[in-house]
Amino acid sequence: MEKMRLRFAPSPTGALHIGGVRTALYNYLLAKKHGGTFILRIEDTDQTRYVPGAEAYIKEALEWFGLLPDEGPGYGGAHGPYRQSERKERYQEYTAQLVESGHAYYAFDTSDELAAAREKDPNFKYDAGARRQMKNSLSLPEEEVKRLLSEGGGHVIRLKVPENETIVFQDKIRGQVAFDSNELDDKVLLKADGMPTYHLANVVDDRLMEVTHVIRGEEWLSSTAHHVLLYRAFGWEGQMPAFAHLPLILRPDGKGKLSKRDGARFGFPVFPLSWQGETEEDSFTGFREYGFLPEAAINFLALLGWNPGTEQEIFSLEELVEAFSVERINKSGTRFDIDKAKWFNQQYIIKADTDYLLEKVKPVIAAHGYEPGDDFLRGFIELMRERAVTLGEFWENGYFFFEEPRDYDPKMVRKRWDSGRKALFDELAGQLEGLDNFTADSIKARTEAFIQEKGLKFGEVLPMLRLGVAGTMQGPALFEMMELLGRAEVARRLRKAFHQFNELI
RNA sequence: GGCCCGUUCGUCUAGGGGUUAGGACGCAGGAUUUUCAUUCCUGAAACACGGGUUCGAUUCCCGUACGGGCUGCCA
Repeated sequence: MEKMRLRFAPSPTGALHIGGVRTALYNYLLAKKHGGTFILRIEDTDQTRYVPGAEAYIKEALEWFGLLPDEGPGYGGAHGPYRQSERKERYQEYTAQLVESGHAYYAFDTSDELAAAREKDPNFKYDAGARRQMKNSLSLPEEEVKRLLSEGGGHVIRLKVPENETIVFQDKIRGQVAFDSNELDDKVLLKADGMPTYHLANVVDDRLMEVTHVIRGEEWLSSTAHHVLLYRAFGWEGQMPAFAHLPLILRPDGKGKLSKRDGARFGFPVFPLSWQGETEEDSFTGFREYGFLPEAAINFLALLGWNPGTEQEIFSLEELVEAFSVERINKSGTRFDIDKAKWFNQQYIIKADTDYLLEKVKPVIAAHGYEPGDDFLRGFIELMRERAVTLGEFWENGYFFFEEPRDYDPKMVRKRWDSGRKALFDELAGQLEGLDNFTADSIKARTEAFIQEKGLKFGEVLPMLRLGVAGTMQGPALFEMMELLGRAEVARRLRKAFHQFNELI
């Protein structure tokens, strides 16, 4: 079998939405599983929607996830250029060929005329019937066509959809799909500005780039019949790629496909990386900045619409490549479930290699102005990893490793603190400070002995120590936390806390 | 409206003519833990509806309902 070639073909109109990342992932997985090629192609044919920085964003996102293109702008490859804006002449040549062979025609209708037609008939469709009424090279006298063409007043080229045909194609996910050609409109192939539309460009480029499989979102299913017609018109039907239309990723509340505004609406990311648009409305927090590990996000995305048929849930990228198959992609739309995504992230944080996590956590802590040594950070990570669902929570739930507690859980203090015992607790603090070795074991031993000597109960002492050191009842193993913080810091915090406790009750 | 696609616990899903319809997230309860978290155990929770086909349909077929996509000189 020929070598598999798959492409991810986003449009650089802004930040890459998470559904696009999943499409890229599935393309990548299929390509890699069969030793094929993963291509990145930038579909920048709409000059009015071009957004500077979007292409760089797309690349950065793919790289963050580890989905490196084998070919693409900046990645090399023998089928370039990989930006459609740089292939403009080709499309013009190919449409000319189509006009020549009678599969396409010039249309001179202005936007206003088209709008008027749609106004008059809400169901207006530029089909065989309308074709005869409108201004185009099929309805106008030859002279008139020549004149309009030479005047250069602007025209488009449309596909001439044949009448009374059933267009059938096989979708790898949905099976056989059929369309009646009479339902299809004469799609614009080449716009007045000389740029191709998606329909033309994707067909021409997929052929020229020798793409063998097209995995894309379900929103393209309806126009696939047009694409099939184009392959036929070009005489490429034998080399037509296999199609697989992915189920859409739906909003959490089940109303429509997930859109970029949903991130803000629901309070979680729907983009891989943060994006700074021109307005706040157009700016988003990404999975990366939200504190996701790329491996976890990939794992989550992979299972959104695909399953391995086993009960395994945790997959590395390599394992996904191994296990993936188009046959096991689902047909129905998939709700985006942030809780499941967070669970994956938590699992990855728990299992991650400490030094790997160190590199991820370091900037989070540094962002708050602290740059402790790696050994301290490693200890911190070990104590906190089971308590952080996102990287940000290393700070949010463990900030007291770096600075004094902001406050002491007042409810707990009132419940457990006995002001008459301040001297007793100060004595304990002194004993701990005087320990030969300030290790978790010895702190524990000394504390337990103290409790026994004074006839106290664990529940009367331990919560006060925890509160004194961390300010909260939620945190890692007390004695290990104390060891990591160190003798002086612990002694200082305890004395201060015991003093404050008296004022809190 | 027209065309196309879809429909198993709240969510992601497995399964498939005869099953106690399985798992995961979330939720509830419990165990472990000096706290929290982790981990473990338990529980509640689903085949959209109506017709066929069949000895038997959640599974196959047809309708209906519901959901989604497309319907641009956007992708």
